[in-house]
Amino acid sequence: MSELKDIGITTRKEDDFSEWYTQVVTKAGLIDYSPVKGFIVLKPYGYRIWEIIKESLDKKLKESGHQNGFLPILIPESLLSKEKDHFKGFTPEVFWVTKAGDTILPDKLAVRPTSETLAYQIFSKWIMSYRDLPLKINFWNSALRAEIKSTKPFIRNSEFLWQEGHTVHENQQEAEEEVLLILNYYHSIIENFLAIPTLKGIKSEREKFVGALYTNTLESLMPDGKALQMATSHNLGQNFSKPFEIRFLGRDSKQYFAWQTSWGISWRLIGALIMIHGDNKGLILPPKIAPIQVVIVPIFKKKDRAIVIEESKKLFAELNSFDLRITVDDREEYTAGWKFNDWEIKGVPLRINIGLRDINNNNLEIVRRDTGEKMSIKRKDCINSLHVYLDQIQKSLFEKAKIIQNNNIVKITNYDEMKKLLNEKGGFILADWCEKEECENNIKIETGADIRLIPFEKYPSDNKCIYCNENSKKTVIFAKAY
RNA sequence: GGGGUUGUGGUCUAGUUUGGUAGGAUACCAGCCUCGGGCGCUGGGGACCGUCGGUUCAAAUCCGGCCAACCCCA
Repeated sequence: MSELKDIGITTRKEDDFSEWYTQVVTKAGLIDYSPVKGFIVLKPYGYRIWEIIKESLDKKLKESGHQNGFLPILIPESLLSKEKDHFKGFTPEVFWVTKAGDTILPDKLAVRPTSETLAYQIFSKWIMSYRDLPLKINFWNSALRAEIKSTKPFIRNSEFLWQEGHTVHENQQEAEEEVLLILNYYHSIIENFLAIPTLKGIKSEREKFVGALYTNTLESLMPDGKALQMATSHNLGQNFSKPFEIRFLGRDSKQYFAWQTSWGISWRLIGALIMIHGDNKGLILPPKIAPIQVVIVPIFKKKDRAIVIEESKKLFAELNSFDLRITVDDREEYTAGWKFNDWEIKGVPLRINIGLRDINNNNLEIVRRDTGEKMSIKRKDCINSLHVYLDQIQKSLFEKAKIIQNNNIVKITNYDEMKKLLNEKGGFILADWCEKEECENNIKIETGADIRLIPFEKYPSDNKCIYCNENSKKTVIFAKAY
Protein backbone atom coordinates (compact mmCIF):
# COMPACT_ATOMS: atom_id res chain seq x y z
CA MET A 1 0.00 0.00 0.00
CA SER A 2 2.81 2.41 0.76
CA GLU A 3 3.82 2.61 -2.89
CA LEU A 4 0.53 4.38 -3.61
CA LYS A 5 2.20 7.44 -2.30
CA ASP A 6 0.97 10.53 -4.05
CA ILE A 7 -2.61 9.41 -4.67
CA GLY A 8 -4.08 8.94 -1.24
CA ILE A 9 -3.34 10.47 2.14
CA THR A 10 0.37 9.92 2.69
CA THR A 11 0.65 11.03 6.31
CA ARG A 12 -0.90 9.40 9.31
CA LYS A 13 -3.18 11.46 11.50
CA GLU A 14 -1.30 10.41 14.60
CA ASP A 15 2.15 11.15 13.15
CA ASP A 16 1.77 14.62 11.69
CA PHE A 17 -1.65 16.06 12.38
CA SER A 18 -1.15 19.36 10.56
CA GLU A 19 0.15 17.78 7.39
CA TRP A 20 -2.61 15.18 7.54
CA TYR A 21 -5.24 17.90 7.79
CA THR A 22 -3.86 19.84 4.84
CA GLN A 23 -3.85 16.73 2.70
CA VAL A 24 -7.39 15.69 3.58
CA VAL A 25 -8.78 19.15 2.91
CA THR A 26 -7.29 19.27 -0.57
CA LYS A 27 -7.40 15.62 -1.60
CA ALA A 28 -11.01 15.13 -0.56
CA GLY A 29 -11.85 17.88 -3.02
CA LEU A 30 -13.15 20.41 -0.51
CA ILE A 31 -11.00 23.41 -1.35
CA ASP A 32 -8.32 24.84 -3.55
CA TYR A 33 -5.99 27.72 -2.81
CA SER A 34 -6.51 31.14 -4.33
CA PRO A 35 -3.63 33.30 -5.59
CA VAL A 36 -4.11 35.67 -2.65
CA LYS A 37 -2.65 34.79 0.71
CA GLY A 38 -5.16 33.52 3.22
CA PHE A 39 -8.03 33.17 0.78
CA ILE A 40 -9.35 29.79 -0.28
CA VAL A 41 -11.65 28.55 -3.01
CA LEU A 42 -14.51 26.35 -1.90
CA LYS A 43 -15.12 23.57 -4.40
CA PRO A 44 -18.63 22.19 -4.94
CA TYR A 45 -18.13 19.26 -2.58
CA GLY A 46 -16.94 21.54 0.20
CA TYR A 47 -19.59 24.12 -0.50
CA ARG A 48 -22.30 21.47 -0.36
CA ILE A 49 -21.29 20.64 3.22
CA TRP A 50 -21.64 24.31 4.09
CA GLU A 51 -25.03 24.41 2.36
CA ILE A 52 -26.28 21.51 4.45
CA ILE A 53 -25.13 23.16 7.68
CA LYS A 54 -26.77 26.32 6.46
CA GLU A 55 -30.05 24.64 5.57
CA SER A 56 -30.34 22.99 8.96
CA LEU A 57 -29.72 26.20 10.90
CA ASP A 58 -31.77 28.35 8.58
CA LYS A 59 -34.79 26.15 9.16
CA LYS A 60 -34.56 26.55 12.93
CA LEU A 61 -34.04 30.29 12.65
CA LYS A 62 -37.05 30.78 10.43
CA GLU A 63 -39.20 28.63 12.67
CA SER A 64 -38.37 30.95 15.55
CA GLY A 65 -39.20 34.14 13.71
CA HIS A 66 -35.82 35.18 12.34
CA GLN A 67 -35.58 36.58 8.84
CA ASN A 68 -32.69 36.75 6.44
CA GLY A 69 -31.39 39.98 5.00
CA PHE A 70 -28.33 41.26 3.27
CA LEU A 71 -25.89 44.00 4.20
CA PRO A 72 -23.25 45.59 2.00
CA ILE A 73 -19.63 44.70 2.52
CA LEU A 74 -18.19 48.21 3.01
CA ILE A 75 -18.44 50.16 6.24
CA PRO A 76 -17.29 53.76 6.68
CA GLU A 77 -14.53 54.20 9.24
CA SER A 78 -16.61 56.65 11.22
CA LEU A 79 -19.24 53.98 11.80
CA LEU A 80 -16.84 51.20 12.61
CA SER A 81 -15.16 53.34 15.24
CA LYS A 82 -18.36 54.36 17.00
CA GLU A 83 -18.12 51.74 19.71
CA LYS A 84 -14.60 52.21 21.03
CA ASP A 85 -13.74 48.75 22.41
CA HIS A 86 -15.22 47.08 19.39
CA PHE A 87 -13.13 49.22 17.05
CA LYS A 88 -9.93 48.64 18.97
CA GLY A 89 -10.54 44.91 18.91
CA PHE A 90 -11.05 44.64 15.19
CA THR A 91 -8.96 47.37 13.63
CA PRO A 92 -5.64 45.45 13.46
CA GLU A 93 -7.16 42.98 11.02
CA VAL A 94 -9.40 45.20 8.92
CA PHE A 95 -8.91 45.48 5.18
CA TRP A 96 -9.41 49.05 3.98
CA VAL A 97 -10.63 50.32 0.65
CA THR A 98 -8.85 53.59 -0.04
CA LYS A 99 -9.36 54.08 -3.75
CA ALA A 100 -12.23 54.00 -6.23
CA GLY A 101 -10.58 53.58 -9.60
CA ASP A 102 -7.84 56.21 -9.55
CA THR A 103 -9.65 58.46 -7.14
CA ILE A 104 -8.43 58.43 -3.58
CA LEU A 105 -11.43 58.22 -1.28
CA PRO A 106 -11.75 61.08 1.20
CA ASP A 107 -13.06 58.64 3.85
CA LYS A 108 -11.63 55.17 3.75
CA LEU A 109 -14.00 52.21 3.86
CA ALA A 110 -13.62 49.08 5.94
CA VAL A 111 -14.33 45.69 4.41
CA ARG A 112 -16.61 44.19 7.03
CA PRO A 113 -14.84 42.20 9.73
CA THR A 114 -18.34 41.81 11.23
CA SER A 115 -21.46 43.89 10.71
CA GLU A 116 -22.62 45.13 14.11
CA THR A 117 -21.86 48.76 13.46
CA LEU A 118 -23.40 48.91 10.00
CA ALA A 119 -26.44 46.89 10.98
CA TYR A 120 -27.10 48.99 14.05
CA GLN A 121 -26.85 52.29 12.28
CA ILE A 122 -29.56 50.96 9.97
CA PHE A 123 -31.59 49.42 12.79
CA SER A 124 -31.73 52.76 14.57
CA LYS A 125 -33.69 54.09 11.61
CA TRP A 126 -36.10 51.18 11.64
CA ILE A 127 -36.93 51.08 15.30
CA MET A 128 -39.30 53.67 16.68
CA SER A 129 -41.49 51.94 19.23
CA TYR A 130 -41.86 48.73 21.17
CA ARG A 131 -44.15 47.63 18.34
CA ASP A 132 -41.07 47.32 16.09
CA LEU A 133 -39.52 44.84 18.52
CA PRO A 134 -38.20 42.26 18.66
CA LEU A 135 -36.25 42.67 15.45
CA LYS A 136 -34.55 39.43 14.51
CA ILE A 137 -32.43 39.43 11.38
CA ASN A 138 -29.78 37.06 10.15
CA PHE A 139 -27.18 37.52 7.44
CA TRP A 140 -25.54 34.70 5.51
CA ASN A 141 -22.41 36.34 4.18
CA SER A 142 -18.67 36.39 4.48
CA ALA A 143 -16.44 38.42 6.75
CA LEU A 144 -12.89 39.54 6.13
CA ARG A 145 -10.19 39.68 8.74
CA ALA A 146 -6.59 39.91 7.56
CA GLU A 147 -4.53 36.93 8.63
CA ILE A 148 -1.03 38.08 7.88
CA LYS A 149 0.97 35.23 9.28
CA SER A 150 -0.39 31.73 9.64
CA THR A 151 -3.44 30.45 7.84
CA LYS A 152 -5.19 27.10 7.76
CA PRO A 153 -8.07 26.21 5.47
CA PHE A 154 -11.44 26.62 7.25
CA ILE A 155 -9.75 27.32 10.57
CA ARG A 156 -7.94 30.55 9.95
CA ASN A 157 -8.52 32.48 6.73
CA SER A 158 -8.67 36.10 5.73
CA GLU A 159 -12.18 35.57 4.44
CA PHE A 160 -14.68 33.12 5.83
CA LEU A 161 -18.27 32.15 5.23
CA TRP A 162 -20.52 32.52 8.23
CA GLN A 163 -23.83 33.76 9.40
CA GLU A 164 -24.23 36.67 11.73
CA GLY A 165 -27.52 37.10 13.50
CA HIS A 166 -28.54 40.39 15.07
CA THR A 167 -31.53 40.90 17.28
CA VAL A 168 -33.00 43.85 19.13
CA HIS A 169 -35.24 43.51 22.17
CA GLU A 170 -37.33 45.51 24.58
CA ASN A 171 -35.72 44.25 27.71
CA GLN A 172 -32.73 42.43 29.06
CA GLN A 173 -34.54 39.22 29.81
CA GLU A 174 -35.65 38.77 26.24
CA ALA A 175 -32.08 39.32 25.05
CA GLU A 176 -30.85 36.74 27.53
CA GLU A 177 -33.39 34.23 26.32
CA GLU A 178 -32.46 34.87 22.71
CA VAL A 179 -28.78 34.33 23.35
CA LEU A 180 -29.48 30.98 24.99
CA LEU A 181 -31.99 29.88 22.38
CA ILE A 182 -29.41 30.40 19.65
CA LEU A 183 -26.67 28.72 21.65
CA ASN A 184 -28.93 25.69 21.94
CA TYR A 185 -29.60 25.68 18.20
CA TYR A 186 -25.87 25.69 17.58
CA HIS A 187 -25.34 23.00 20.16
CA SER A 188 -27.95 20.79 18.59
CA ILE A 189 -26.55 21.16 15.08
CA ILE A 190 -22.98 20.54 16.19
CA GLU A 191 -23.79 17.47 18.28
CA ASN A 192 -26.67 15.96 16.30
CA PHE A 193 -25.62 16.80 12.76
CA LEU A 194 -21.85 17.19 12.87
CA ALA A 195 -21.58 14.51 15.57
CA ILE A 196 -19.06 16.63 17.47
CA PRO A 197 -19.31 16.81 21.26
CA THR A 198 -19.09 20.36 22.49
CA LEU A 199 -19.15 22.19 25.81
CA LYS A 200 -21.42 25.11 26.64
CA GLY A 201 -20.24 28.00 28.68
CA ILE A 202 -19.46 31.66 28.94
CA LYS A 203 -16.26 33.50 27.97
CA SER A 204 -14.12 35.33 30.49
CA GLU A 205 -13.98 39.13 30.29
CA ARG A 206 -10.65 38.89 28.52
CA GLU A 207 -11.93 36.51 25.87
CA LYS A 208 -15.41 37.87 25.28
CA PHE A 209 -16.50 39.59 22.06
CA VAL A 210 -15.21 43.15 22.15
CA GLY A 211 -18.13 45.37 22.92
CA ALA A 212 -20.37 42.66 24.35
CA LEU A 213 -21.79 42.40 27.84
CA TYR A 214 -20.93 38.72 27.82
CA THR A 215 -20.30 35.97 25.28
CA ASN A 216 -21.71 32.47 25.36
CA THR A 217 -19.60 29.93 23.58
CA LEU A 218 -19.35 26.35 22.43
CA GLU A 219 -15.90 24.80 22.55
CA SER A 220 -14.72 21.46 21.23
CA LEU A 221 -11.47 19.63 21.62
CA MET A 222 -9.52 18.66 18.53
CA PRO A 223 -7.44 15.46 18.32
CA ASP A 224 -4.17 17.37 18.70
CA GLY A 225 -5.24 18.61 22.11
CA LYS A 226 -6.17 22.13 21.02
CA ALA A 227 -9.55 23.73 21.51
CA LEU A 228 -11.65 25.11 18.69
CA GLN A 229 -14.32 27.72 19.25
CA MET A 230 -17.36 26.34 17.46
CA ALA A 231 -19.92 29.07 17.95
CA THR A 232 -20.54 32.26 19.90
CA SER A 233 -23.69 34.01 21.00
CA HIS A 234 -23.26 37.48 22.48
CA ASN A 235 -25.45 39.47 24.76
CA LEU A 236 -24.59 43.03 23.76
CA GLY A 237 -26.70 44.62 26.45
CA GLN A 238 -27.07 48.30 25.63
CA ASN A 239 -23.41 48.72 24.69
CA PHE A 240 -24.25 49.31 21.05
CA SER A 241 -27.74 50.70 21.32
CA LYS A 242 -26.38 53.73 23.18
CA PRO A 243 -23.67 54.88 20.72
CA PHE A 244 -25.89 53.94 17.77
CA GLU A 245 -28.97 55.45 19.37
CA ILE A 246 -31.27 52.49 18.95
CA ARG A 247 -34.09 53.91 21.02
CA PHE A 248 -37.73 53.04 21.18
CA LEU A 249 -40.87 54.39 22.70
CA GLY A 250 -41.82 51.99 25.48
CA ARG A 251 -45.25 50.77 26.49
CA ASP A 252 -45.24 53.53 29.10
CA SER A 253 -44.56 56.26 26.49
CA LYS A 254 -41.00 56.77 27.67
CA GLN A 255 -37.84 56.45 25.54
CA TYR A 256 -35.58 53.42 26.15
CA PHE A 257 -32.37 52.09 24.71
CA ALA A 258 -32.84 48.65 23.20
CA TRP A 259 -31.21 45.40 24.30
CA GLN A 260 -29.30 43.51 21.65
CA THR A 261 -27.71 40.21 20.74
CA SER A 262 -25.45 38.98 17.98
CA TRP A 263 -24.31 35.46 17.20
CA GLY A 264 -22.54 33.40 14.59
CA ILE A 265 -21.14 30.17 13.30
CA SER A 266 -18.68 29.89 10.45
CA TRP A 267 -17.22 27.34 8.09
CA ARG A 268 -14.75 26.57 10.85
CA LEU A 269 -17.26 23.87 11.70
CA ILE A 270 -16.16 22.10 8.53
CA GLY A 271 -12.58 22.22 9.79
CA ALA A 272 -13.69 20.65 13.06
CA LEU A 273 -15.61 17.99 11.18
CA ILE A 274 -12.50 16.98 9.28
CA MET A 275 -10.25 16.93 12.32
CA ILE A 276 -12.61 15.06 14.60
CA HIS A 277 -13.84 12.28 12.33
CA GLY A 278 -11.22 11.85 9.60
CA ASP A 279 -8.84 8.92 9.51
CA ASN A 280 -5.77 7.80 7.59
CA LYS A 281 -7.81 7.11 4.49
CA GLY A 282 -9.29 10.59 4.47
CA LEU A 283 -12.52 12.25 5.40
CA ILE A 284 -15.34 10.55 7.31
CA LEU A 285 -18.61 12.44 7.14
CA PRO A 286 -21.51 11.93 9.53
CA PRO A 287 -24.52 10.91 7.40
CA LYS A 288 -26.59 13.93 8.33
CA ILE A 289 -24.00 16.31 6.93
CA ALA A 290 -22.67 14.22 4.04
CA PRO A 291 -23.39 15.65 0.57
CA ILE A 292 -23.50 12.05 -0.59
CA GLN A 293 -24.74 9.56 1.99
CA VAL A 294 -24.66 6.47 -0.17
CA VAL A 295 -22.66 5.74 -3.28
CA ILE A 296 -23.43 2.82 -5.56
CA VAL A 297 -20.35 1.36 -7.22
CA PRO A 298 -21.06 -1.06 -10.04
CA ILE A 299 -18.46 -3.79 -10.49
CA PHE A 300 -18.30 -5.51 -13.83
CA LYS A 301 -16.28 -7.16 -16.49
CA LYS A 302 -16.74 -5.62 -19.89
CA LYS A 303 -19.17 -8.21 -21.21
CA ASP A 304 -21.41 -7.70 -18.17
CA ARG A 305 -21.19 -3.96 -18.18
CA ALA A 306 -24.63 -3.26 -19.62
CA ILE A 307 -26.39 -5.55 -17.16
CA VAL A 308 -24.61 -4.26 -14.10
CA ILE A 309 -24.99 -0.61 -15.03
CA GLU A 310 -28.64 -1.12 -15.72
CA GLU A 311 -29.19 -2.83 -12.37
CA SER A 312 -27.24 -0.07 -10.62
CA LYS A 313 -29.42 2.58 -12.18
CA LYS A 314 -32.55 0.70 -11.26
CA LEU A 315 -31.34 0.44 -7.69
CA PHE A 316 -30.49 4.13 -7.72
CA ALA A 317 -33.94 5.05 -8.98
CA GLU A 318 -35.57 2.97 -6.26
CA LEU A 319 -33.47 4.39 -3.45
CA ASN A 320 -33.62 7.91 -4.74
CA SER A 321 -37.34 8.06 -4.11
CA PHE A 322 -36.58 7.87 -0.42
CA ASP A 323 -35.12 10.74 1.51
CA LEU A 324 -31.51 9.89 0.79
CA ARG A 325 -28.60 11.73 -0.80
CA ILE A 326 -27.37 9.08 -3.14
CA THR A 327 -25.32 8.76 -6.29
CA VAL A 328 -24.22 6.04 -8.67
CA ASP A 329 -20.65 6.04 -9.87
CA ASP A 330 -20.93 4.83 -13.44
CA ARG A 331 -17.70 6.42 -14.65
CA GLU A 332 -16.20 4.13 -17.24
CA GLU A 333 -12.68 5.34 -16.99
CA TYR A 334 -12.03 4.11 -13.47
CA THR A 335 -11.84 0.64 -12.06
CA ALA A 336 -13.94 -0.38 -9.10
CA GLY A 337 -10.93 -0.42 -6.80
CA TRP A 338 -10.03 3.10 -7.77
CA LYS A 339 -13.54 4.27 -7.01
CA PHE A 340 -13.50 2.61 -3.59
CA ASN A 341 -10.51 4.66 -2.61
CA ASP A 342 -11.87 7.80 -4.15
CA TRP A 343 -15.10 7.69 -2.16
CA GLU A 344 -13.21 6.80 0.98
CA ILE A 345 -11.07 9.92 0.73
CA LYS A 346 -14.28 11.89 0.27
CA GLY A 347 -15.77 10.32 3.38
CA VAL A 348 -19.05 8.97 1.98
CA PRO A 349 -20.60 7.04 4.90
CA LEU A 350 -21.99 4.04 3.01
CA ARG A 351 -21.05 2.31 -0.22
CA ILE A 352 -23.06 -0.28 -2.08
CA ASN A 353 -21.06 -2.69 -4.20
CA ILE A 354 -23.08 -4.30 -6.93
CA GLY A 355 -21.72 -6.86 -9.37
CA LEU A 356 -23.01 -9.78 -11.39
CA ARG A 357 -22.53 -12.03 -8.38
CA ASP A 358 -24.86 -9.88 -6.28
CA ILE A 359 -27.41 -9.53 -9.02
CA ASN A 360 -27.63 -13.28 -9.48
CA ASN A 361 -28.02 -13.86 -5.74
CA ASN A 362 -30.36 -10.92 -5.17
CA ASN A 363 -27.79 -9.54 -2.78
CA LEU A 364 -25.94 -6.31 -2.24
CA GLU A 365 -22.69 -5.63 -0.45
CA ILE A 366 -22.73 -2.65 1.88
CA VAL A 367 -19.49 -1.15 3.18
CA ARG A 368 -19.27 1.20 6.14
CA ARG A 369 -16.78 4.03 5.78
CA ASP A 370 -16.23 4.50 9.51
CA THR A 371 -15.40 0.89 10.37
CA GLY A 372 -14.57 -0.56 6.96
CA GLU A 373 -17.01 -3.37 7.71
CA LYS A 374 -18.53 -5.21 4.73
CA MET A 375 -22.02 -6.60 5.02
CA SER A 376 -23.96 -8.73 2.58
CA ILE A 377 -27.66 -7.94 2.59
CA LYS A 378 -30.73 -9.06 0.71
CA ARG A 379 -31.62 -6.74 -2.10
CA LYS A 380 -35.18 -6.34 -0.85
CA ASP A 381 -33.97 -5.21 2.58
CA CYS A 382 -31.77 -2.54 1.09
CA ILE A 383 -33.60 0.63 2.05
CA ASN A 384 -34.12 -0.52 5.62
CA SER A 385 -30.52 -1.57 6.01
CA LEU A 386 -29.29 1.74 4.66
CA HIS A 387 -31.31 3.68 7.18
CA VAL A 388 -30.19 1.43 10.01
CA TYR A 389 -26.52 1.73 9.11
CA LEU A 390 -26.65 5.48 8.47
CA ASP A 391 -28.20 5.85 11.87
CA GLN A 392 -25.58 3.67 13.48
CA ILE A 393 -22.75 5.57 11.83
CA GLN A 394 -24.15 8.91 12.94
CA LYS A 395 -24.44 7.67 16.53
CA SER A 396 -21.18 5.83 16.65
CA LEU A 397 -19.16 8.77 15.31
CA PHE A 398 -20.57 10.94 18.05
CA GLU A 399 -20.03 8.35 20.75
CA LYS A 400 -16.44 7.79 19.71
CA ALA A 401 -15.72 11.51 19.71
CA LYS A 402 -17.49 11.93 23.03
CA ILE A 403 -15.36 9.31 24.73
CA ILE A 404 -12.19 10.93 23.45
CA GLN A 405 -13.29 14.36 24.60
CA ASN A 406 -14.30 13.08 28.03
CA ASN A 407 -10.98 11.33 28.44
CA ASN A 408 -9.24 14.60 27.77
CA ILE A 409 -11.09 16.76 30.22
CA VAL A 410 -8.74 16.59 33.17
CA LYS A 411 -9.13 18.14 36.60
CA ILE A 412 -5.88 19.76 37.71
CA THR A 413 -5.10 21.40 41.04
CA ASN A 414 -1.38 21.94 40.66
CA TYR A 415 0.04 24.59 38.34
CA ASP A 416 3.21 22.70 37.44
CA GLU A 417 1.13 19.70 36.56
CA MET A 418 -1.01 21.91 34.36
CA LYS A 419 2.01 23.30 32.54
CA LYS A 420 3.34 19.82 31.99
CA LEU A 421 0.07 18.49 30.63
CA LEU A 422 -0.39 21.47 28.32
CA ASN A 423 3.09 20.96 26.99
CA GLU A 424 2.82 17.24 26.48
CA LYS A 425 -0.65 16.56 25.14
CA GLY A 426 -2.92 19.51 25.64
CA GLY A 427 -6.59 18.88 26.28
CA PHE A 428 -9.30 20.60 28.29
CA ILE A 429 -7.96 21.41 31.72
CA LEU A 430 -10.45 21.92 34.49
CA ALA A 431 -8.96 24.22 37.06
CA ASP A 432 -10.06 26.77 39.60
CA TRP A 433 -9.65 30.46 38.94
CA CYS A 434 -10.01 33.49 41.17
CA GLU A 435 -11.52 35.62 38.39
CA LYS A 436 -8.58 38.04 38.37
CA GLU A 437 -7.47 38.97 34.87
CA GLU A 438 -3.87 39.11 36.07
CA CYS A 439 -3.81 35.36 36.77
CA GLU A 440 -5.48 34.66 33.45
CA ASN A 441 -2.90 36.78 31.61
CA ASN A 442 0.05 35.19 33.36
CA ILE A 443 -1.21 31.71 32.63
CA LYS A 444 -1.60 32.66 28.99
CA ILE A 445 1.94 34.01 28.83
CA GLU A 446 3.51 31.12 30.69
CA THR A 447 1.60 28.21 29.17
CA GLY A 448 0.05 29.48 25.95
CA ALA A 449 -3.35 28.38 27.22
CA ASP A 450 -6.29 30.62 27.94
CA ILE A 451 -9.71 30.24 29.48
CA ARG A 452 -11.81 28.71 26.75
CA LEU A 453 -14.98 28.81 28.75
CA ILE A 454 -16.53 29.00 32.15
CA PRO A 455 -18.73 25.93 31.76
CA PHE A 456 -22.43 25.98 32.48
CA GLU A 457 -22.04 22.52 33.90
CA LYS A 458 -21.00 22.67 37.55
CA TYR A 459 -17.79 20.93 38.44
CA PRO A 460 -16.62 20.47 42.04
CA SER A 461 -14.44 23.38 43.08
CA ASP A 462 -11.38 23.12 45.31
CA ASN A 463 -11.72 26.78 46.24
CA LYS A 464 -8.18 27.80 45.33
CA CYS A 465 -7.01 29.58 42.18
CA ILE A 466 -4.63 27.36 40.24
CA TYR A 467 -2.26 30.31 39.78
CA CYS A 468 -2.36 32.52 42.89
CA ASN A 469 -3.92 30.09 45.37
CA GLU A 470 -6.40 32.72 46.47
CA ASN A 471 -10.07 32.03 46.99
CA SER A 472 -11.97 30.80 44.02
CA LYS A 473 -15.49 29.67 43.41
CA LYS A 474 -15.18 29.08 39.70
CA THR A 475 -13.95 26.03 37.93
CA VAL A 476 -13.06 26.93 34.37
CA ILE A 477 -11.60 25.20 31.35
CA PHE A 478 -8.18 26.12 30.10
CA ALA A 479 -6.75 24.98 26.78
CA LYS A 480 -4.47 26.00 23.99
CA ALA A 481 -6.62 27.09 21.10
CA TYR A 482 -6.69 27.45 17.37
C1' G B 1 5.21 38.45 16.56
C1' G B 2 10.00 34.95 15.97
C1' G B 3 12.21 30.90 13.26
C1' G B 4 12.47 27.23 9.40
C1' U B 5 11.19 24.51 4.74
C1' U B 6 9.39 24.73 -0.20
C1' G B 7 7.81 26.45 -5.38
C1' U B 8 9.78 22.46 -12.38
C1' G B 9 3.19 19.93 -17.58
C1' G B 10 -3.19 18.72 -13.65
C1' U B 11 -0.42 15.94 -9.43
C1' C B 12 4.27 13.91 -7.31
C1' U B 13 9.08 14.74 -8.61
C1' A B 14 14.69 14.27 -11.23
C1' G B 15 17.86 18.06 -12.84
C1' U B 16 20.39 23.29 -9.24
C1' U B 17 26.43 21.78 -5.84
C1' U B 18 29.89 22.32 -11.15
C1' G B 19 25.12 27.65 -16.02
C1' G B 20 24.59 25.24 -22.49
C1' U B 21 16.55 25.92 -22.90
C1' A B 22 13.98 19.82 -19.10
C1' G B 23 13.70 13.69 -17.85
C1' G B 24 10.45 10.26 -15.26
C1' A B 25 6.03 8.56 -12.76
C1' U B 26 1.07 9.45 -12.44
C1' A B 27 -3.05 11.93 -14.48
C1' C B 28 -5.15 13.26 -19.44
C1' C B 29 -6.69 11.67 -24.90
C1' A B 30 -7.38 7.27 -28.56
C1' G B 31 -7.59 1.95 -28.88
C1' C B 32 -7.40 -2.90 -26.54
C1' C B 33 -8.27 -5.63 -21.60
C1' U B 34 -10.21 -11.17 -17.48
C1' C B 35 -12.65 -3.75 -13.62
C1' G B 36 -14.87 -7.89 -6.29
C1' G B 37 -9.46 -2.75 -3.32
C1' G B 38 -5.77 2.81 -6.42
C1' C B 39 -5.24 -3.42 -12.94
C1' G B 40 -2.26 -4.27 -17.49
C1' C B 41 -0.70 -3.23 -22.79
C1' U B 42 0.09 0.08 -27.37
C1' G B 43 0.15 4.91 -29.28
C1' G B 44 -0.49 10.33 -28.50
C1' G B 45 -0.93 15.56 -26.72
C1' G B 46 0.58 18.77 -22.83
C1' A B 47 6.17 23.18 -19.54
C1' C B 48 6.49 31.26 -20.44
C1' C B 49 10.89 25.91 -14.68
C1' G B 50 6.00 30.90 -8.89
C1' U B 51 7.03 36.13 -10.35
C1' C B 52 9.99 40.56 -11.42
C1' G B 53 14.76 42.17 -12.04
C1' G B 54 20.33 41.50 -12.13
C1' U B 55 25.00 38.86 -13.69
C1' U B 56 26.42 36.21 -18.36
C1' C B 57 27.63 34.95 -25.22
C1' A B 58 24.16 31.65 -22.55
C1' A B 59 20.05 30.98 -16.42
C1' A B 60 15.33 25.97 -13.93
C1' U B 61 20.52 26.30 -12.25
C1' C B 62 24.22 32.05 -9.70
C1' C B 63 22.51 36.96 -7.06
C1' G B 64 18.47 40.26 -5.23
C1' G B 65 13.36 41.82 -4.52
C1' C B 66 8.38 40.27 -4.45
C1' C B 67 4.24 36.53 -4.33
C1' A B 68 2.31 32.00 -2.49
C1' A B 69 2.13 27.32 0.36
C1' C B 70 3.60 24.38 4.46
C1' C B 71 5.80 23.40 9.41
C1' C B 72 7.57 24.75 14.45
C1' C B 73 7.59 28.24 18.50
C1' A B 74 5.12 32.74 21.08
